[in-house]
Amino acid sequence: MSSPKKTDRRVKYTKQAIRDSFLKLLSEKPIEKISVTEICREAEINRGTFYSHYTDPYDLRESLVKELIEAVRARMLELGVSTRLTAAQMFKLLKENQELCRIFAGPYGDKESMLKIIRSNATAYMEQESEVLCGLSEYAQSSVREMLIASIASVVKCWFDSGMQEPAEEISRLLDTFCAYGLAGFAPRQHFHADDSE
Amino acid sequence: MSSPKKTDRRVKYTKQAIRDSFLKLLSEKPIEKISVTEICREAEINRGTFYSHYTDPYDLRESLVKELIEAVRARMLELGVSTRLTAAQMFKLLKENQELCRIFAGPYGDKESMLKIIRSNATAYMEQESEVLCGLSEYAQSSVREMLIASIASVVKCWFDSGMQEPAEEISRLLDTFCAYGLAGFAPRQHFHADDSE
DNA sequence: CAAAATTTTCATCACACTGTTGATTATTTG
DNA sequence: CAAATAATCAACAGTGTGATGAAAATTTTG
Repeated sequence: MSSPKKTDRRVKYTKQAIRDSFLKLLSEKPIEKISVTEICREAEINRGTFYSHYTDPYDLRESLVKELIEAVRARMLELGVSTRLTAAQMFKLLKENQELCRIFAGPYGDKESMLKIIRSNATAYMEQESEVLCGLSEYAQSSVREMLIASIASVVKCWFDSGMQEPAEEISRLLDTFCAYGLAGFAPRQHFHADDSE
Repeated sequence: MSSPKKTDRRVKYTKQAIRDSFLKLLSEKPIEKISVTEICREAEINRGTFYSHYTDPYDLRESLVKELIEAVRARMLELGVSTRLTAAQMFKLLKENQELCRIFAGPYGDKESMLKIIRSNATAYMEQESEVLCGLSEYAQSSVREMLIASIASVVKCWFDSGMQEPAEEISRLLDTFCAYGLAGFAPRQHFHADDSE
């Protein structure tokens, strides 16, 4: 949709160079310390060329996030998970894009981007929940939905931070349990009573 | 602790001017578009003065976040909620600092700062949960803890976004229910079965 | 296949922002 | 009130920014 004809070879090369340079810098320091000049020095292109593609480093990052979202969505369609996406499936899709994910989830990535990526794919994951929530007020519904999304993003961030050692199934079980049953889901076997009084 | 003797009147005035100017700008645009020059023009002080207090706008924001954390913590001690903090109490404390919170939770605030604020006070809130989690692996424990914190931050953000209309008790019930029982906590009365198969 | 048309890349320029330094002015203390 | 201390400011050199029009590469067309 955005660019069905990326004919020009130069553009492809230039964009790749910018991308590589930017990701290298972004793994070293926060985006606010990265100047356009720096990106271009590293990429060995003229600064003007950068500006003909992006307005600033933030715009560039935005575009990479979109790219990642697109990539994940495309894979989803490929795999035919159109209706219901399991957490495990989602994690595997993200893992396929480690390079970008690691940076966006890392110390110099931002949670906002991470959330955008999660949110874009969380819809499918959360479809099942709507029936549970339909009894609540509009406000409560969106609050709960946001808590779910935040929980997903949080688990994913932990996962990336730890180098994605743990198997996707393990992590997705944690997430599913928490989302479905909260802390009670982790209680050994004892029954929790809903007593709120101190 | 940080400054028990803020004797000089000028400093107080200058810092207030910087703070006001910055917050005004931050409610209009993201921090990455805010220059030191701009802050000083608005605050009618010399740029050098800014640099004698902060290194850059990010440092300034950091300092405001710390200030907010301190304020909330101080109020906590005042109220004597040293051991267990209810969600409702926490929300009320945040509401007491609307001015800052609204900006940090708003469109140009960042989730990271919000999380820092929540995290700093979530310890007390979460003390109760540690017994539930102690059976899990280190990794699972921290994952779940992060999900809890993310949920709290998420609810708070929703709350601020909607202008803090809803009473703190309402919101805290949502949060408590979700954290304790997950989505199952919102199911009308029907029993959810832990069937994971599609 | 070559010349025109199109698109991308680059050198240069004027201007804004940065961070520092040392002089100037205000505040506190004895 | 005067000396000591601390904060504020004016000015400077260096760097990054964003725009413009020329040069170069690619694609299109006859």
